[in-house]
Amino acid sequence: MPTVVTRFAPSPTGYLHVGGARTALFNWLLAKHTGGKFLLRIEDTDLARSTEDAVRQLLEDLKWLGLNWDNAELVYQSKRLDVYNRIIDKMLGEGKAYEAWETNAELDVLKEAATRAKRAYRYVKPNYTPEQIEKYKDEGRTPVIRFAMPVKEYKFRDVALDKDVTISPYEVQDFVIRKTDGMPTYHFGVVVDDAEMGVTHVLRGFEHLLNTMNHIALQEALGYERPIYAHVSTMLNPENGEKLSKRDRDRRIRKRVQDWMRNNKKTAQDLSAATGVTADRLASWIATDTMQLDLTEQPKIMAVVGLKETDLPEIMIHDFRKNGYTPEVLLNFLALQGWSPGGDLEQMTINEMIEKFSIDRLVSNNPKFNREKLKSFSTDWFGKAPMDRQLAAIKDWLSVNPNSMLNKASDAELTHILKMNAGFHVLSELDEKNRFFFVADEAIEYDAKTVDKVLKKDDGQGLKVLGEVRAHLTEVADWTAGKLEASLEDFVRSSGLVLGKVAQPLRVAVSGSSVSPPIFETLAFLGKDRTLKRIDRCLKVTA
RNA sequence: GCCCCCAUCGUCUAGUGGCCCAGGACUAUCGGUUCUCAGCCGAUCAACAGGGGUUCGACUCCCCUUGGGGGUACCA
Repeated sequence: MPTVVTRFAPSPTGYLHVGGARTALFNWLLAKHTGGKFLLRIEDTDLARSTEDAVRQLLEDLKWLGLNWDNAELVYQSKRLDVYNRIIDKMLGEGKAYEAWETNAELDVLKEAATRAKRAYRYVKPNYTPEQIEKYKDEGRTPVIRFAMPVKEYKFRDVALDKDVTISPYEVQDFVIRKTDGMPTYHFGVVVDDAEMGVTHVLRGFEHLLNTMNHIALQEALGYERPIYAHVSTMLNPENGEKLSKRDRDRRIRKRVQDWMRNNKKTAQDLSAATGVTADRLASWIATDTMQLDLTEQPKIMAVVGLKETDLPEIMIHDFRKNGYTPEVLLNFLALQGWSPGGDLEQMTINEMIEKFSIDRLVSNNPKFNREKLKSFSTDWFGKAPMDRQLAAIKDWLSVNPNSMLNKASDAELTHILKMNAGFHVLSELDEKNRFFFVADEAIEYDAKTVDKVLKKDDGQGLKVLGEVRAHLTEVADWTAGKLEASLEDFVRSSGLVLGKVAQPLRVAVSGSSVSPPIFETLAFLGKDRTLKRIDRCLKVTA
């Protein structure tokens, strides 16, 4: 049996999308499972959208996921124009392709006419007279090259769907293979490059199902072998049942903005004043579902309406990384979106996934992306992962979250944080819950509601306890979690209180809020001096 | 409009004609553990879209209806 060769062929438009990552994963798993090769090719034929920066971001995400590719030299389609042109010239000579002179505007008119007549539009090759062609040239037109696609029924076996897919001759049309800017179209580049790279299996998104007809027609015309095709399901947004899209993040913000305006009787002008984004731009953004703000505008608006980064749905792999997921968790979860190993097995290591993967267990249903379950996988994973792996994970997280207070922590402190917060879901949660350790003692902000509830209620019962326990704590010589626990239990016994009545005032005093890691560990981590300092300041500030 | 694909608990899925009055996971609900938030432990709720066939027997095979998704570019 020949070696399996798969590939991932994204077009570089920025950070990697989850959908793309899943496609890459399936191709990678198939290659690993069979001992084959997984190749990476950059489809940068859309000059308007492809940038070097986008390629950089794409590779960064792929590397972060650990989906390493086997071709030492990356294949860029934009660098292979001579290859494509040689083949196109030959096709032209053999009458398998031809020049077409219509402008986009002219084609649009034809399409509209077809729509009005309730017919499907289909390109028909015009019979240009020599005079017409002369005229077009004089106008400065450049022709596209179209493939003269033989009119017949096309059929291929889809191994994911496990059925034959066909199109009738009626749907065949001469599609463009070279654009006026001289670049090949997607269809042409894919077919030529897959053949030249020896790709044996094409696993790609379902939206390519009909494209495959064009591709097999081209393969026949060019004498290429046909690879095995598998089209995988589309991951859906659980909120609207549509394809997961970058726009979903804007939608979440937009909804919040609308609520904010309604509840606070605010207008786009108010928001403009608060953010510096022009009112016109905001107004049209609020009114249109499809419009997207740019990455500098988003945070400003989110700050005003009270949204955090972690409130937005993650769409790009980079979003998941920034919110504190690990590649292991993400890959495991992604594999289950459109594939199942069978039986009750869900949580797997990468190696288990490689071992179990097979095309015929691909699921054809379109899954709705369930972030709750992903989060639960993450919790479980951190509960089992070795500490050195967790430490590496949090350091990676900090590298993409330079503003986090936890950047001040040493490796030993990070390890300590990881341990005393056992049971956390994702790394970003650690930042929220532990940042107070790294804030200056005199900068702790006390949440008013919490102070009322824990310290001032019942005639300042909490404050009274805080004063007493402070005195008790000065006596503790060996400031460790164990000794603190013993000492505080001692205090609880002698004062006739329950631990909660002591722990909560302490917690508020040192953290400013009613949430922190376990109290003994928290105090131990903080150290005696800083603990007492914070208690004193709390007594003073809140009294 | 036309073409294609899909259809089991709210969600992801197991199930390849009798093993299924349908199993697991997430969520939800209830209880337990606990110094907070989590977590953890135990229990409970919850599905074969509808209608026709085929068969001794259909969640499983076929057809129709309905519902959902996708495609219909000089974007990939």
